[in-house]
Amino acid sequence: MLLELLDCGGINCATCAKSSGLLPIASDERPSEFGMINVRTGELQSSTTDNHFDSDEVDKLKLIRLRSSTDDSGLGQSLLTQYNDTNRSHEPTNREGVINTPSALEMGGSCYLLSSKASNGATHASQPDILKANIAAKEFDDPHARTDLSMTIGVPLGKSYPSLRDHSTTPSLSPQGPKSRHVLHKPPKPAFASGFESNASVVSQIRVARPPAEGRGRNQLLPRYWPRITDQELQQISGDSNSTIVPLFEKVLSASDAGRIGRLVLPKACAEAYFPPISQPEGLPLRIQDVKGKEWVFQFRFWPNNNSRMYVLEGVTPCIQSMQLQAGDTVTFSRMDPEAKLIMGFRKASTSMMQDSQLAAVSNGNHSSEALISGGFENVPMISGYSSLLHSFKGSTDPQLNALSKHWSSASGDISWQGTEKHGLPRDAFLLPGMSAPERKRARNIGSKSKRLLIDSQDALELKMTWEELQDLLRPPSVNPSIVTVEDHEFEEYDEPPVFGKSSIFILRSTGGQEQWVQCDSCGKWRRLPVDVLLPPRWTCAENAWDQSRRLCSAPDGLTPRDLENLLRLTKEFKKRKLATTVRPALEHESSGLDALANAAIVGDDGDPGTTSVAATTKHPRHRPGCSCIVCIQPPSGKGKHKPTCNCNVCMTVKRRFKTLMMRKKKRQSEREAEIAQRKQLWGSKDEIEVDSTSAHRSSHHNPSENESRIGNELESQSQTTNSANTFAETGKGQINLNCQLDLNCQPDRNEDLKLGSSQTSMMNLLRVASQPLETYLKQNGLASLVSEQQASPAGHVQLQGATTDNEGQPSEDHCADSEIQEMALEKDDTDEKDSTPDQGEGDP
DNA sequence: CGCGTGCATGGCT
DNA sequence: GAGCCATGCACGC
Repeated sequence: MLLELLDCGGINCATCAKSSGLLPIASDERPSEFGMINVRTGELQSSTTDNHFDSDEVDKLKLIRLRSSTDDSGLGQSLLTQYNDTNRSHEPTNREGVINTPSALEMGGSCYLLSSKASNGATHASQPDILKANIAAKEFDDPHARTDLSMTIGVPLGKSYPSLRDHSTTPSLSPQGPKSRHVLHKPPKPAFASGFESNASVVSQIRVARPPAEGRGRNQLLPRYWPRITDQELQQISGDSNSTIVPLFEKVLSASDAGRIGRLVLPKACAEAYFPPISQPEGLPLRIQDVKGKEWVFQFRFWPNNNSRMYVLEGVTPCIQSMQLQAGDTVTFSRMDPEAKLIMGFRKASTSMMQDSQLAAVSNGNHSSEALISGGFENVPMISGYSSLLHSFKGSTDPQLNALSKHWSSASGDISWQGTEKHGLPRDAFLLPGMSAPERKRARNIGSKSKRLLIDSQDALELKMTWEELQDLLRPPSVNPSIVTVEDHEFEEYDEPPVFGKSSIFILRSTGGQEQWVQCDSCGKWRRLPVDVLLPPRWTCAENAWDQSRRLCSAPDGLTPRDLENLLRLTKEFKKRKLATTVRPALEHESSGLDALANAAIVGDDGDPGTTSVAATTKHPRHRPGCSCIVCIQPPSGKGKHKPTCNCNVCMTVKRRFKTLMMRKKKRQSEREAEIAQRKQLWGSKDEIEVDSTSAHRSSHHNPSENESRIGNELESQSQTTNSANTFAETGKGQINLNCQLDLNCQPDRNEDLKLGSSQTSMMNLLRVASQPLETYLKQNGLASLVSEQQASPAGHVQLQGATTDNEGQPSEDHCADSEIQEMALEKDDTDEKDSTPDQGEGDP
């Protein structure tokens, strides 16, 4: 059905939207993208004109989330209600702020709304498009026929998305600058408004929840299970095939579904409507084909449950893994007629920056299992989270995807909903003898519609991490900010909103070389770029100015599927570990999988610790050229040695701290001596020279005799390359932990440790140590590398030899570990996947 | 102890 | 209030 845009002359501005009942609506997946819906009629509309909003208006934009598509009222009413509610409360849903991120959107629900309370004359649309939509107005008359609308228009996210809150002093996270500096954004100027350009992909990106195909109990299916297929998909799916794809239902994966148990709970009504009837709890093996043509067999069964049934698909883990799905992602079930073959598609939640495929169709190709799981992505364009399916299909040279379209019979929403009545089809088409499948674990909670879905602290942290990751993607406006200081916090205030850059992967080679890998938004292939390249939100091979041979999408992928798999996996592992590190801050002593990774990276493939330095990392991905933090100013690994006379920042810092330490000790020593002398005067001298350095504020478990013995073994213990480092870190006493001292990544608490440790050290020993030249001390303590051979290592990560397994949570290493992990990912193949996988490393003591 | 299975429970619609 | 379903959990291997 064609919906004509109402001619109100101003429907594209929210002012008019209010008066005309039109609301701009943004997609759940494409928050920046913009459309309109007529809340009175439910008609879906949009415009392709620029300057929908003027600056003042934009400033008042709020993000509003629709409750869900399951409102009891029709969508129009729902929208209207939400709109009114929103007008009463100006609290933006997105409290985080400056930019509404996919994360935030993911947390909510299915449909988002942008509205505005602008009251001035906004620039109106000139001539709106007429959209094709698969919505019949009459559906809104039917309370059971609600349509979950979301519209996407191909607008680059960062370009168009407004500041969602007032430009108050509330800081946002900043990827750059000092910690106390925050980024603010002034009200978007017309530069923003002009971002509302839309394009020809308007039509095909409308995502519509469609009433399900015929089936038993179709009317009872909750709308949230209705398959949502974008009009874009439908339009793109042209086909001369005899096959017809009939979307059946879809389900957002719960943590349980995506978890290790491998059981996907099926909505009862859907299972009974579209899957073969089963009478025994054991059920039947069900053959389901995925989007890449791979056939899976799941056990379709049920459990008796309160006089009812609970249907599940068992053994879905491999499939879910292969699709890289997790909780919050959506799986779709369709039927290919006339074969009556069950098809399982998926739609990723939008936060998956790494790869966000959105495929709902299937090919008839036959991929091997291995190709699917490990190498399957070689041939499947990985559609960036912000690139459209349209683009992906258009740009794809993949015969698989082309094949996909053949099976879709509908264009412009004319899908055959009536389709073939399933029950008239041979159900055996799905059936197969059962088979088992291995599992891997993965589970993550998602946003909350219920208590169970509330993110716990872990997940909140993960969300936080996601936010932090997002910061990496923020591209500051080109114009220099004005700096405003508010309560000792510096804020960078920009006239323009930031934009999202495209995510990429940074890799550190054992040779010291750093690379950045980015995925083409068009073909999905990975290209290598210099590390300092800032990526725009969308990037294609054509923009590859650094490698002429790979400026075309037809050029082979720069990453082998294996590389990619390793990278993605290890990146995820790293993320997990980073999270764990955050949860268990600096007091973590056991050697973790991260240690194993780091150590493996340290050792390098050839096992020569020298070639790949301890801290082969210099500039971590978060930092950009020009960053002057301690990490980034370190000399690159392997570049030159630090001479004793070196005056570089790192060496100076080391020396300065050492001197400070020694001065402090000497001062204490003199104080002690004075005190001792005083005591002798008072009580006649009975005290020994050996002084308990304990003072009121010192560790209560200090034991002088123990100290002595420890000190006696100090050099020996420090030169060990075993887990004594753990003890070393744990006790923090009896030894001067230069590891802390030398870790220049500015961990104040480590300095505290240092004080504590040193204060508990025998005075004699202190005297002895303090009297030594720095170089002597370092050498005696196994730190000769710092003086002479170090040098392959940036001092920020110089570690005691015996401390290479000392993790301590090491937030300071996180940045580096990232690269190290990724380095490993690429070099793992070279080592023939020996034993350094994170999982294996995790269990290592 | 870890894992898979078969429910059982209880929050939510 | 009934039913759904996400998840917990006991039990057995």
